[in-house]
Amino acid sequence: MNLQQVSYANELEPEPGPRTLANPTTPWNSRLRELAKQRQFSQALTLYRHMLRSGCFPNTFTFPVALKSCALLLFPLLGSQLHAHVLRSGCESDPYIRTSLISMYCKCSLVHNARKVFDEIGQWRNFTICYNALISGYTFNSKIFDSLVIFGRMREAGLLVNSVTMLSLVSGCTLPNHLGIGMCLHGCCFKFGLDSDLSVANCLLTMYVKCGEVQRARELFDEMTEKNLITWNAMISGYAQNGLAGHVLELFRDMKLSKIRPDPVTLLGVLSSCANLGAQSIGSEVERQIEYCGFGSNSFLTNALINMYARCGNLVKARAIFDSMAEKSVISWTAIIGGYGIHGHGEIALNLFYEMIKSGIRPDETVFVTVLSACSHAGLTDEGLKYFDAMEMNYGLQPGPEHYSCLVDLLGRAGRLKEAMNLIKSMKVKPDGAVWGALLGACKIHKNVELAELAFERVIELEPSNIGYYVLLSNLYSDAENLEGVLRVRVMMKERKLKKEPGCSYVEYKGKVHLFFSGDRNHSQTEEIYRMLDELESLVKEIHPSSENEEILVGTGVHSEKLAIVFGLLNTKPGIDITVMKNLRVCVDCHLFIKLVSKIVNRRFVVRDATRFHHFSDGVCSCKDYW
DNA sequence: TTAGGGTTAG
Repeated sequence: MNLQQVSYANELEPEPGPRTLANPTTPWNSRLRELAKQRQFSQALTLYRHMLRSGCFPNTFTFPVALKSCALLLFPLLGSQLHAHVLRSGCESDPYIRTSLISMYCKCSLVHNARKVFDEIGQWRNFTICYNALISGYTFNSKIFDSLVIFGRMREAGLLVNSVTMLSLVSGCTLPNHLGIGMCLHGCCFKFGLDSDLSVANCLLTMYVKCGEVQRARELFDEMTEKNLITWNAMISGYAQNGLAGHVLELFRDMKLSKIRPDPVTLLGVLSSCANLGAQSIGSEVERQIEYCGFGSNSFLTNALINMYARCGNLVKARAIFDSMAEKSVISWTAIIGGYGIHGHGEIALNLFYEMIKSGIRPDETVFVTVLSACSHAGLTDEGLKYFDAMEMNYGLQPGPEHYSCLVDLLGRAGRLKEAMNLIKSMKVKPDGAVWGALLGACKIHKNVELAELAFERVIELEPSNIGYYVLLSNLYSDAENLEGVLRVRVMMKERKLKKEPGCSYVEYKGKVHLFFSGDRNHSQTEEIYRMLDELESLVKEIHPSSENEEILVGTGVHSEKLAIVFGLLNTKPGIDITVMKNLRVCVDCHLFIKLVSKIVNRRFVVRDATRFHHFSDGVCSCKDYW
């Protein structure tokens, strides 16, 4: 219970007052409804208090608004008092008030009280709205099975099932293991003829997205003859949350063609995809659209813009937007700290964290993940350990597996494998795939086959289809010239039907994306590119004889990042930075190649891979942790 | 009683 609620509760204690005929209820009720419509719920409750004090008696039109205000402000104590007022007023037999009471108790997580109200309904229980309120309440409290039981009773009683019933049920299927229930409910919607109801169809679409079935969601989306803004948003954010950024941009284009105007929710999904793809030109277009539509003050969008610019390599712009924000939330700080972190500016990231604390913002678990990863990218091992300890000691935050995986990564990269292993053993929470994966990555860097085998065994128990770990171990065996090991991993991959996602690199040039795969010969400048690459490779080999046995599982083709780098060299003037995006991680071989080329041709390269930015110039890379 | 949302390593 919060302080505000205590003050309300105390002030409500002696009410309701004596009923006077001189003070009619209707004008009070109209004002109450108006406030609720404007979502000014605390003001509505204040008005309710004044109403009682002035001797006006609440009626069946008063309680639903007051109860809804308590539900949305999470004031259970006040809600219980209102329940008492309802009983005193003799309105308890009104099914709408019963419904409001059930909903209020459920929103305040007092499901038992809600159930009591429901069970006491007696002669009034044959109302669909009461069943709907309880079903929705169970769903709200993640009790999908209880919802289904009530739904069953409702069917037995022969009550009318309407779209709200289905919305309340379907919205409870939010996890992949709910897919079966979700599909049955889809069948029910069809049976009751409710699947053509737009809100139900939108809810089903969201259910498929949340259960990880994006393809099914898309099929439903395509089948829908009527679509509204919510339909488009559900599909766009569904793709965005599942990392299908390319699909998001495609769908956004279709949406514009269908003349539906985007709202802030749409633009958020689009911006997060621009951030993932490094599509700065589309991101800037969205920024102009935000201004044009008057969404400039939406802090969700501003935070997304900071993230987008930082991830597209434009830290200056990201910082300018951050600095211009009047109110910076912990999320704004996380976005900018993370931005500096992925660019390898660990010290700036830590200074920003310090500034955040100074400005009175309480850090949360997420900001610590970005701080620890910033330390990791910048090779600031001891600082990272310090912040990890501070998390619990100074701020009372329990580290989760995501913090441990950062720390294992940090220690592992510094070669402190034993400490990393001991840290995992000391964990209070169960280590997840990322924790063992970080250890496996560290073993690869420091060529520790024995520990790698242990980490691999654990990690594939937890994430059997994550191809990256198989490649990592296979490459480690290959480094150690353990061909039997390489073969064993290959057989495992074949048995489990795992195929590596093809690596690709791309460059945005003159408004067009130039995409390259490994060994690609489809680009119009292929001849020139390969000729120049040959020349560069001979120059590089003169300075540094590089190893060629990386990524053996991919084959021996020319890596995509090399093609993209050379494309940039051929098409841009000296003095201009060449920016390349890669979907996976840059391999060691290419990392070295680009480093040396930057010295030979005296150019600066910026490469963004799956985890961070690499800034190459004069034979050096900005990241301190690349092996 | 009712569907869509920002920050997170590898």
